[in-house]
Amino acid sequence: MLRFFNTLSRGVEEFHPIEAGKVRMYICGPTVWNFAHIGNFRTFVFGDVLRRYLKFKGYELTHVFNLTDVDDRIINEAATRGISIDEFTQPYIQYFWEDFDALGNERPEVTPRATHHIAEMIDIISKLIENGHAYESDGSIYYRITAFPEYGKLSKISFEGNKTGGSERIDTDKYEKEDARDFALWKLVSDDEPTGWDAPFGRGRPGWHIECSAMSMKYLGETFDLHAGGQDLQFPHHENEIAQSEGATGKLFSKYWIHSEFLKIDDITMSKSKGNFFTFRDLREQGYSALAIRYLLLSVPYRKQLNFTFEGLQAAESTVERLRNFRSLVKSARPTENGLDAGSAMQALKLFEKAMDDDFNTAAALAAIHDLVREVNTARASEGLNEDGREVVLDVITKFDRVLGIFGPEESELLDSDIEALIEERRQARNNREFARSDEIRDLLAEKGIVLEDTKEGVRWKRK
RNA sequence: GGCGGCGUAGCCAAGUGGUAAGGCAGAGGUCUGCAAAACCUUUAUUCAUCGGUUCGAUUCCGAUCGCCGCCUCCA
Repeated sequence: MLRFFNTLSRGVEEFHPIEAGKVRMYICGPTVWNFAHIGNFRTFVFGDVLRRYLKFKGYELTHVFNLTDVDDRIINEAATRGISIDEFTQPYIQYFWEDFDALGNERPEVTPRATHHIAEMIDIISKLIENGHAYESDGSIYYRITAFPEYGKLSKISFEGNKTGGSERIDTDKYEKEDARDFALWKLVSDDEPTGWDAPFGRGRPGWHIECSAMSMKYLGETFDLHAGGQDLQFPHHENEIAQSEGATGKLFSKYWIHSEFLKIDDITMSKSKGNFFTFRDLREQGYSALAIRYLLLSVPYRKQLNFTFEGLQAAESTVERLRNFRSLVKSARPTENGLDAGSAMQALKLFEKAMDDDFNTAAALAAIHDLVREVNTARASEGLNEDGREVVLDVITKFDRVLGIFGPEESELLDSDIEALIEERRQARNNREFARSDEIRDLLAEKGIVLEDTKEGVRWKRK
């Protein structure tokens, strides 16, 4: 039984989708104004594992993952460069999907862009104006928070208490808002500004939060099962999404809310505004593998902050290599009569599922995999694996990886014929104890990126 | 000021009221013509500190110290 922490209730709950066997889920995607950094990708990789695990559990899934391709930064940058916002965001959208794919993420069913859903946003805003949840002021439209008594139910932020601290930046004189907490749904734009859309209530551009209400409800319905995103979005973004959506429909917006914690670097939150970030590309250029990056991001459960270090990334690199070796070694293992049977693998799969069922405990799930690896390796060195055992181990690895995606693609089973010939020639040279020739061939292959390993069961090779 | 989280071996990290998973690194070993690789074994009487509850606490309660986050654009 899958259980996880629901931000709405601040407790771990059993997961029961609204419609049995089907899950409708929305995850907030990136704002495409720059390269996404690995902090962003922590959330997206977790979202991918969430997606894959729901499928693993047998749910039929509709997963919507949006791209925010309009906001102040984008508008300003595009204006500075004298290009349209589409021209500005287009390359970043492409880079984003390249990185997203390279990290082994599955593409969600629906990946809508905000600028393609302006009409839907205008619809919701019109409804909110009609039913008194929104009002016009100075040409812009604002959400009326006093009209939504449940405001704050997600973030549990109390507006009764005195909010001194940093909140004085809400400049109540600057906007003609009824209440300092009210937020913009539609911002008035003058005719000479390049980015704007016509609406019944005037030319303008959408506020930040309305896009997610529009895109989620369009593809998932007014009420859906699960909404996820980075924990920083909890307030105000998700709180406002609830206010807008439930204010417009009068129905529950999302039944469950999941928030993933931040990634830190040297114990400080990694963020664009702080300038202390690495993009996926930065790390790839330094020679780290996508698999290791993915492993590192999953090695800490999603609700705990993850402190990024290169030491940790290097450790992940070693671990992933061990896992890949393991799969390859099991594949090439010759079954034995009295070898290890399928029991260990079945047990490992159970433990894996138990860990994932427990609020997506990826750390514990990985431990289940490592336990199996050691057990099977030990058996391999002595009594071996029997036919059934070997098959089930391979099958279980495939199941693990359907969820986590950390084993990566398999080494090609087929060698180029000339490489194959060289390996055979070296084998014969070694049999004849012509070690000079055999070493020569080994070096030759090494130059081509083929690493040979002499094992009990013959020559094993892999690409470097 | 309000709200929330965290502190487990050199590093990352799971976990439970009944006596510490797993990974990396280190050390030892197996295998090998050599090597590389691979694989195995091993590494916390102890879970920030101090009290309390309990037969028993790392796990519950309180206090203290330290770190982080949100309340403001950010995954």
